[in-house]
Amino acid sequence: MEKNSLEGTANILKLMGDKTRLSMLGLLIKHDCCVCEFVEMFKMSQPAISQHLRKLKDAGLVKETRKGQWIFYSLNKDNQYYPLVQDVIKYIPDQEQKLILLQQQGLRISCD
Amino acid sequence: MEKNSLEGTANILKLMGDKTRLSMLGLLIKHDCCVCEFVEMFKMSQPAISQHLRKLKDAGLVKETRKGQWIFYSLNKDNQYYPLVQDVIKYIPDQEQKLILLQQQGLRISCD
DNA sequence: TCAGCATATAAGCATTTTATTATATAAGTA
DNA sequence: TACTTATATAATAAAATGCTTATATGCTGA
Repeated sequence: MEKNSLEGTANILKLMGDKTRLSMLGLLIKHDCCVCEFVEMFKMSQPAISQHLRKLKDAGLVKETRKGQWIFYSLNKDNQYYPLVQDVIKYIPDQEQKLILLQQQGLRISCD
Repeated sequence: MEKNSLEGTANILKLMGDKTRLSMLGLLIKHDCCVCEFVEMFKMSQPAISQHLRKLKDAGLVKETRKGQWIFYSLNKDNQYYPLVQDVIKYIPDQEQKLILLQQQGLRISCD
């Protein structure tokens, strides 16, 4: 088991200790998502979503990739805390339902 | 894998997302501890320690047992989030060193 | 019963967190 | 070029957090 520092781990747990961010991670472990999809799924303002993503990015948990006018977020599997994140996500309900719902509404952004 | 609710899990993660409480859990997974031991180990005021323990107790993560004038805290293994806690603690450094140090100072409370 | 130790609780305060609104930037398109 | 859409950032306000100090409670032992 790869050990991380106590303080570093606490910071990651605090980040994950918010239901919006935790759900985001649960989604991203399945599929990349863009900001507007999160806005739709969480029924939350665009700046609020943007700020949650910023925190995840500052911690190195996620990466962003621009695709045209959209910016897609994905999990950063190279982060030292990725195994912890993976492990924790096993304990939450599958978040994919949110994406399926989005698709049914025709609001899923496909990046082709 | 036993799934817990998203919100419940987020709350537990937020609780663990503080380095004092995370370390407490890392200690308690090894040994029961009383309040004055935590005060000594964390070099923190007694009320501050008491308040952290209260949060852990309110969440059902720990239990208390009075032994004479001392109150000993222990992990509540019956809590639905205990498996998550166990799993997360695998990622932090062993906290037992703090207890060994305490013992060397002759400040360990033995409950006989 | 009183004094002392261990612990909890309450109140106050500073800091942090998370949302909102307003505005800026960047890409796509007519 | 100008307009629209997607996103980020800044400023701010409200709420939550975590400490401090002061005080209360509950054992223990003289």
